[in-house]
Amino acid sequence: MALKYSRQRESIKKYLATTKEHPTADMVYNNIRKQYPNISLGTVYRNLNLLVDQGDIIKFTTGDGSDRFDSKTNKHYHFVCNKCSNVSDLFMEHDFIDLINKSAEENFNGEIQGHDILFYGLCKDCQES
Amino acid sequence: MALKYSRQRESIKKYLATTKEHPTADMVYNNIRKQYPNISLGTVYRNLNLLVDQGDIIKFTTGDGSDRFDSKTNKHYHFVCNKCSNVSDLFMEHDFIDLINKSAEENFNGEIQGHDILFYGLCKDCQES
DNA sequence: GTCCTTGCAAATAGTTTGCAAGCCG
DNA sequence: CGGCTTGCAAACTATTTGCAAGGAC
Repeated sequence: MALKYSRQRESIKKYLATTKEHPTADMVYNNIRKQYPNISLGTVYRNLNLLVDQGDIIKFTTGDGSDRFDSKTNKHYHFVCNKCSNVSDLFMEHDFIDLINKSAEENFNGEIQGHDILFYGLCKDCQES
Repeated sequence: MALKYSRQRESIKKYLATTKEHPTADMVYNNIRKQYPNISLGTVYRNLNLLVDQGDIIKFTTGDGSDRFDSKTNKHYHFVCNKCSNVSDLFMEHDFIDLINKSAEENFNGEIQGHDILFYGLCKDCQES
């Protein structure tokens, strides 16, 4: 529980806080390597999982095989473009999020505690081209 | 495109049509092996992907590392129990499904074509124990 | 006979882990 | 110093693929 400071972890945290892509572990690795060429992929994975455990970041998947990481920890959804595969954030009213849970509970024999949604379609850029 | 008959594929199809668990490839493999002890995991994967391509079954993930397969191809959601990890189906009104897409589109700069939802909570059995 | 399908094994992708050395407090 | 953290490499899990033999039509 008592995490010690490490510049590698700080660097990962800072990168996630500033990027808008929702990077995979490998993307994080390649980015941090610019500053710390000796960092290892294992260290990246270890720190990403530590940050997830602490609730500093979240981990999710788009079903493409690798996990993705996001420093925005407030409740929101994700969108994947069917054409360029880029991942974006999609925020919705908390009231509507609750409504989805409530509606699900009406159709389900058990207790709904939450949900994740992955939207797909065409992002603005691909729509225009 | 022209698929030839194979008893292995038929067996996989039949098993998926009758099971209510949402099996991983490995679970399918272990089940089919009772009837065809020599079937290989590669054959199971190949056939599952063929069936997905044909639209006979769907593939989805709960984020636990392995893909799951479902012979119910009509639009519906999935639920994972936080305690026993079992996966169940969760059907909702098509009107509400459309409403979710519409609401998302209001909050997003791009075209929403669809979505998947993974609900989580406690299933009936775990609620009672 | 043609060519799709299979079993087997090797290869690949993503992630985790054991270990000795390094760094924080 | 003690113990968390790192780099490296090996191990693991899930899935895919090359190939020669087998089966469908």
